[in-house]
Amino acid sequence: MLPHPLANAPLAMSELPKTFDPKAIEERWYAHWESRGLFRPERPDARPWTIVMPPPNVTGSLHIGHALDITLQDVLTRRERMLGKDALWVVGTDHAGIATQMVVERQLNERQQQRTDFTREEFVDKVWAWKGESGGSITRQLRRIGASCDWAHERFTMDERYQRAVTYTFVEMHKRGLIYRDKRLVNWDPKFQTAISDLEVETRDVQGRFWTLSYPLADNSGAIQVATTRPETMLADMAVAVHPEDERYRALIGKQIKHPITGRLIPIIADEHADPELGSGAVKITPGHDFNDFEVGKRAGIKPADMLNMFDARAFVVQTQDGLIPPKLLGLSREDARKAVVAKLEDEGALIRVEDRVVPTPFGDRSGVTIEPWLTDQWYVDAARLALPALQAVKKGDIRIVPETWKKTWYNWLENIQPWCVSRQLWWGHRIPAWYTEDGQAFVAESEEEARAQAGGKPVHQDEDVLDTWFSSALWPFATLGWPEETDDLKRHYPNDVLISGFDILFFWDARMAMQGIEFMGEAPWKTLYLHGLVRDAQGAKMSKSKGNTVDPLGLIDKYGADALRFTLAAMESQGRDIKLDEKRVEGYRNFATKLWNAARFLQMNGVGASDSIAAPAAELPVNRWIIGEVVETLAKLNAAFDELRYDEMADAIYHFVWGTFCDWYVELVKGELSTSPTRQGEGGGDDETKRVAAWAFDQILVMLHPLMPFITEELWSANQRPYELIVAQWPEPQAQVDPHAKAEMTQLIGFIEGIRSQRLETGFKPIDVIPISVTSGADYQFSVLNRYEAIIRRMARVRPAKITISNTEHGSVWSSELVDQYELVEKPDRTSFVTAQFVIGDLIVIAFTQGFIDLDAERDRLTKALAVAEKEGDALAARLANPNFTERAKPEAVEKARADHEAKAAEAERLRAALDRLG
RNA sequence: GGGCGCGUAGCUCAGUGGUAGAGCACACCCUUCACACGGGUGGGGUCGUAGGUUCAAACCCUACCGCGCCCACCA
Repeated sequence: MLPHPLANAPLAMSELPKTFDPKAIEERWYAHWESRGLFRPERPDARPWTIVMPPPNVTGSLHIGHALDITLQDVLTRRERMLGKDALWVVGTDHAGIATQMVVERQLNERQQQRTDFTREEFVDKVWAWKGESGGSITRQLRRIGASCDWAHERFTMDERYQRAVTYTFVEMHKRGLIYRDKRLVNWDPKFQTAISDLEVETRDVQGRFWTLSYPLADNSGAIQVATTRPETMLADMAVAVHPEDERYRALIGKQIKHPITGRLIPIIADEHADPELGSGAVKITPGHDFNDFEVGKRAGIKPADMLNMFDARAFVVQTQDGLIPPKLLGLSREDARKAVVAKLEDEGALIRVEDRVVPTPFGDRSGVTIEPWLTDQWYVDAARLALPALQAVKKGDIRIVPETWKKTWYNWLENIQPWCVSRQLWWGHRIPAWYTEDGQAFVAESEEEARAQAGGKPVHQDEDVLDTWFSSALWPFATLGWPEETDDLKRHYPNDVLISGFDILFFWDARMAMQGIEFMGEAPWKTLYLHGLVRDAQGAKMSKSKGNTVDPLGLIDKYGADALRFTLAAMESQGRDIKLDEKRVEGYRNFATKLWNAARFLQMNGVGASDSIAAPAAELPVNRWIIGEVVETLAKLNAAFDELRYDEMADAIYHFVWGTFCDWYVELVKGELSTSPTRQGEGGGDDETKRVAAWAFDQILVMLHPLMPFITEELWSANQRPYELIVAQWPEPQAQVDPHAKAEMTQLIGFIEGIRSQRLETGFKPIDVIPISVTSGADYQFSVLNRYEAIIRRMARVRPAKITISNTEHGSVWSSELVDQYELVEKPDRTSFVTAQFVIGDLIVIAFTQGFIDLDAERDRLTKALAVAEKEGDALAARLANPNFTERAKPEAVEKARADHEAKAAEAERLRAALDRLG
């Protein structure tokens, strides 16, 4: 479908400034696109295409990782839009529970205030106020890199409508038995004083110690040694475990220990958790403060409600239920308690040994403090039940994961998934829709009225907790489309086509989206899941604020332009690898943008305007037929790269076409055609055709490059009168093919020019001189190519045809040159008096006339080296062809190619030998 | 302990069965009328090591060495 024309678009043809200034155009074009609704033009009949942006933290700011993520998404979105689809890119922000609450609390702290100085409502109001103040900065920054998302339908995970979806989800999952309340150990963050999920815990190795303690038997018949890395938790010990098979302790099972500090009587129990190989083989059991011990305790028949707890929410020591902790230890921090306990044990002679040991220690990923296993009531999602369909979706191919290596990780995590703790003891977030009666009975409902009704009219109060942020963002692919209502958008745009995210949120977000999406929508949220790596600094180190090695994408945009940054990120995005960002690359692609800019200027100066057709224009001249074919090939590469989500190949294809083919060769080759000299004009047709083709080819470049470099391409597009903006132009469909004859002709011409350039430089000719040459071998068609492009060859290779003339002197015959208009086959000169340079270029032997400065030895040397190379390659091929195993077993194409290559090499060697021969 | 990945030109990385590539950097030359953020030319790699499979291996297999990441309760 054709894009809609814009009657009042300010797109008059204008002369391009001499230098390209990204700053001058980026803001202007973004505002233009956005204000005219071009990010999502009305296309009711078009095929839908959908992607959702991972919602950034509403109070966050754009970092280089976002820049990568956004670029990759925008590249796809822009192309799909150009393909005529109803391309929807959902944008919005995340309330980001802990992160946002942290920011606001920190601000309060700066003013000597605390969250708890306020009521919950007051505090939440403050967060909303902060969101209002700073929430726009991330979205402004998204605009700076050119994200063409649908701002008209921007979402926020705490929007009223979104909140309803979250509440509905929770209630519905509870009904389906997918959510339940349970008392068990959670990962407790003593800094934020909230539970967190397994995923939010980072285990790091810490240099710690290993204490061996002596626990006396209650009957004074001896003692048993236990070892621990956390001596302070002994205050809540409830047992000592030994392995049931361990002969050393078999007799002790069932006996009692008199705990050295609390005097608590605890049993020696048998449990396979105790590893006879480790330490003494006996281990102290603290069910309330250790995940293993919790399980051991349960196996020993201790109910979670009866497990001793010795910490408060800040992880300071409090009295256990049995009141046996000595008062002196109460109120101590974990660290102080450890010191006090160890000192006390030492005093009592109960400390046997202390060793250094590396201890894997859990830390909160945001708070950075040590996580404390703590016994609390929390809400859990039965993730295992949700995981199975998500696992299947990938196995069956409903979801295609790119790159594929992540499939295993996906399976592995989902197969071993643990219950997901979704309640958080925070104020900022989606309040859990559960109400309690006075006796603690819970009622889950969408409103207080409903809950009260369920409770038989008894007074109820709502759960104080909020939900894990990821619980709500898991609904993003459908809740943003109006779900749970059956909206048109939902019907059209779910499932989404593709999701692009960093692999760092594969479990946090992607997997949970898949689980929730399948549970509530009946099918996976996206057809393709593309995972990209992290952006690292030029040394490969992870970027972090504390290291100070972060690269500010906005700074790079200021310096080099958004297009250059986008192109860099795309070019460096090869599947499955992290990106080491080097500013030099950005600079290089800024140069590329400038190159394009100047090509446009050149065309403009030569009267090449806009093309009026999407299909390639009819062309007679081989150079034009050739460039059309090159566009066709580039487009094919580009389309293939898009299909395979190979961003590096997209960038590579367009970069080399623009610079290496279009600018370096096509523009140079047609300079003569485009010039307005009367002789050329007189030949009729050529000028107009070349202008048409040049205009068309350049337009194709602008279209093909637009997804990667939207700003400069739109600006250059608008340099000519256009019926619509480039952003809504049609993706190329040249309706043309590669012309093999034109391609062969241009390949020959280019090869000849390169051959001359290279060898004349090696031989020592001055770059400026136009050298007379004669050609002494070659086929007729090659001469016709040389003659057809004589003017071009003269301009680009700085040689011109000459004829050998022979004059006899008393010292023998001497060769000299006489300028002629046409190349023609000349007789091979006699060796005796040959003093000119010889260039062997493929089939051709070219004699370059000099004023006698040729250093014969150097020339002999040069040709000998070239001969050695040709012979070596020829011999290698000959050896292979002589091997019957190769000719019989290899693929016929391979044999054929080897044969042809061998012939060419042998012929080249032959010519070099002849040339050498003439040097004597 | 399990899983994944990486080791190719000075640097950053493509290539994944048929004679080693790109960008940057480097060297030399060029004030050629689009562009010095440019043009031209060139040097540079026994593709981590050792075996194996194959007519043929940087590419497939095995082991090893080095590096990185993820998951996992070893007190």
